[in-house]
Amino acid sequence: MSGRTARRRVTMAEVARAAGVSVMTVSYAYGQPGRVSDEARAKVREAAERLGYPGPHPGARSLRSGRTGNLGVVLGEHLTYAFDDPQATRFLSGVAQVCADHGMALTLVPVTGSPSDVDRVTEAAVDAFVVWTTADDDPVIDAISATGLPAVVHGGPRRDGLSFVAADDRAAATAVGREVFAGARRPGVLSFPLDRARLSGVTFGAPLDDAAPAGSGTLPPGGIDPDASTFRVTRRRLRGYRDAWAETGGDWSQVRVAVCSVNSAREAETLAAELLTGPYACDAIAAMGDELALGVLRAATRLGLAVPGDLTLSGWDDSDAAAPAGLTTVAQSLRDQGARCARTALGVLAPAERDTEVAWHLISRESTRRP
Amino acid sequence: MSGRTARRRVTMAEVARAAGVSVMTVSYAYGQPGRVSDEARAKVREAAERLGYPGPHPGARSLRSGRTGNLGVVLGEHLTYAFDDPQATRFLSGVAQVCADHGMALTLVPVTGSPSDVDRVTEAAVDAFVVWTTADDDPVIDAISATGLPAVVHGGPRRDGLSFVAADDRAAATAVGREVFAGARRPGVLSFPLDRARLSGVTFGAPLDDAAPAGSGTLPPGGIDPDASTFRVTRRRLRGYRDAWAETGGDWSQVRVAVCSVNSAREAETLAAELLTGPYACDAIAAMGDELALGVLRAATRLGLAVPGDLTLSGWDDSDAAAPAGLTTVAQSLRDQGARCARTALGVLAPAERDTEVAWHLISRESTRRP
DNA sequence: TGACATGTGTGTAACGATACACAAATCGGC
DNA sequence: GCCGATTTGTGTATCGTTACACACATGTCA
Repeated sequence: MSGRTARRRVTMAEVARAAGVSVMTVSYAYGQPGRVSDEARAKVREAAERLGYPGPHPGARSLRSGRTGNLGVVLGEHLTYAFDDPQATRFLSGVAQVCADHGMALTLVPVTGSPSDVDRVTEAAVDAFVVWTTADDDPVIDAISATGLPAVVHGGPRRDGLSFVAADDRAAATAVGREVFAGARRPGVLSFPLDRARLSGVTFGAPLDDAAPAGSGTLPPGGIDPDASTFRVTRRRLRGYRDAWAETGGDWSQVRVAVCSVNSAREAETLAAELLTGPYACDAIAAMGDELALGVLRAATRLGLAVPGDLTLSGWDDSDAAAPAGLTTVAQSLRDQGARCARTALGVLAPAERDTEVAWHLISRESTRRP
Repeated sequence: MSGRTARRRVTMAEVARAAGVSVMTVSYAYGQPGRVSDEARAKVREAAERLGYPGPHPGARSLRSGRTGNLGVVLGEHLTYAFDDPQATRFLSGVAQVCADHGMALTLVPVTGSPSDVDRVTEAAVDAFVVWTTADDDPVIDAISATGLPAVVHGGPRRDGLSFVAADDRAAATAVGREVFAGARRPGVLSFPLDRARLSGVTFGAPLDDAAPAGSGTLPPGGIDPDASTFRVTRRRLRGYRDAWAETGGDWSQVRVAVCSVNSAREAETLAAELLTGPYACDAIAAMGDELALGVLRAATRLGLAVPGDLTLSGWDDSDAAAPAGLTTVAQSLRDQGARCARTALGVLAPAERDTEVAWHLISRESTRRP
């Protein structure tokens, strides 16, 4: 047997009749309990209990009042990313904390990378949006704009009308790049995806004069132009790494760049194996995430390379595994940033603080102590 | 400057007028695009774009249609638990996958442990609920029942009218208990909370005859009665451990029981230090979670105890850290269970499969190989 | 005692959409 | 050339609630 009997919903009017009060009294009893006398409230609760009234219909309430009690969260990635990626999870933990504090539910909008994501956004019954890093040309951003609801974007892109929260990724990348590239001869970068196509592979910053390998994987030939990445975070970190290498007198065309399609140690390990072998084997790698750096570490171990002896290495985000691994990294509190985004979206943060650049700091560890 | 101008919402009727079609045509153009001609749909989309119509109002839609497009998830814990606890996160990853597949949003109901949680549940605009383990006497369960919406409870409690998904925790605990207690003389258990009070501390299964310590922490004196725990999972695992120890001819009163208030390695480490010292120091500990077991491992290391030489140890859930640590554990796929719960709640799983006992298996590793 | 604030109850009029039933136009088959 | 099926468009009647304005009783203060 299946199928629950479609128990007809009890209505507020029925409760009112049973309690011997007006409909508005019932409404107030739920929505603004202080507005009615204790006596009336008790009558209402009793009648509701007796009739099995589950409380005001949320749809009707939101239609009339214009509020839903939901904060919408949109990820630039597939929805499961929320629970699969440690950084996203930390960020959302901060968002969740603020939601709980304000009695707001947290609604994760089911984006999957398909064109219908736009509809999922406009269908979302929420009072405000928080957006986790996405590409400049993601149509989801325009859909969010179109709703006219308050929205805060974390990481990028920037848009008129949407608040924006991010660290100065370029400056941070320069700082960590300086450290990892110091004394290096063959620098490498392990990058997040460049754009929504999420192509992966290994190539050089720019084409070399000699007969260097053109590039592996699905990456197009012709090198990596940092400015062409449509993910703001990726773009600015690439620029920062480029700046740091330039400070040593180096040229971007000498830098080998591996691009991951996802933020996973497994893929990083495969790409790192390529970065670490052959005539252009890197002796310094700056990775955009600790997960990626840990993949590099595994590849290095397998190849018998010592860190920092044969290879210096840096990550990003100071995840739990970074300290035990002695990994130099850029620290920023994604939990705090999530909380800040949520508060801004809910309008509890002063307007002056709306467009925010958040703090970061460099943590130097063993992995960049070149002997 | 702050304060977005409260841009009045464009209505479907206005779009209809601008497009030169009826309101119903607009409604169909959004809700059932196949129902209208390509031509009409184009006119509607154009007019909508021109007027800045963001699509049908979700509240109005749900009021009329009775559907929200949201799956509600309720945690027995504070909302942030969703992103802080690795097991909960895995479970939710499975839920999220199914939501994405069906274009449903995932709404986390903001429970915090306060009495108003009940209101949060009845206010939730969702089509169905998935509930993560909570206590038998949690009023939230009754509130969910009262909504009359489909609901699936994972782990417990069981309730008429609500679907139920869980592993046979008692059998699994017996199996792993057999392994960890084999050859032991002073067994210990590291338990999840017993009830909503979440008291923590160390005591014995039952009061000993001699002058054994009465119990530390905030636990009441008098030992731990497995049957009295209101968390189904805790209750059944305690029973299973008791059964396993009884099979060796042992008595429950000999078993030292430490109870954690949360699922964290840190607290486990503190309690384990107590279990592992003094005249009743344990030589075998069954922990209800891998996190807890890792805490025990840390405490043992600090005390200079070898595992499995001086102490055998088991965990639960086969988390990522279990294999590297050589930890014997009970494996079950929480991700699959999350997916199954979501599918059942959404009604895409055959009715016959509604009340489900999920698979588990024992993974024996180094930590229980008593020399 | 008058003036005014406060507390409590009520009726009416939306909020913005979709289910449903019906009608007109079009199509295919024989 | 006729009939039934299909496609496409429309009007009406709600869905269940809350904002708002008003009415009345009671309390407070000069």
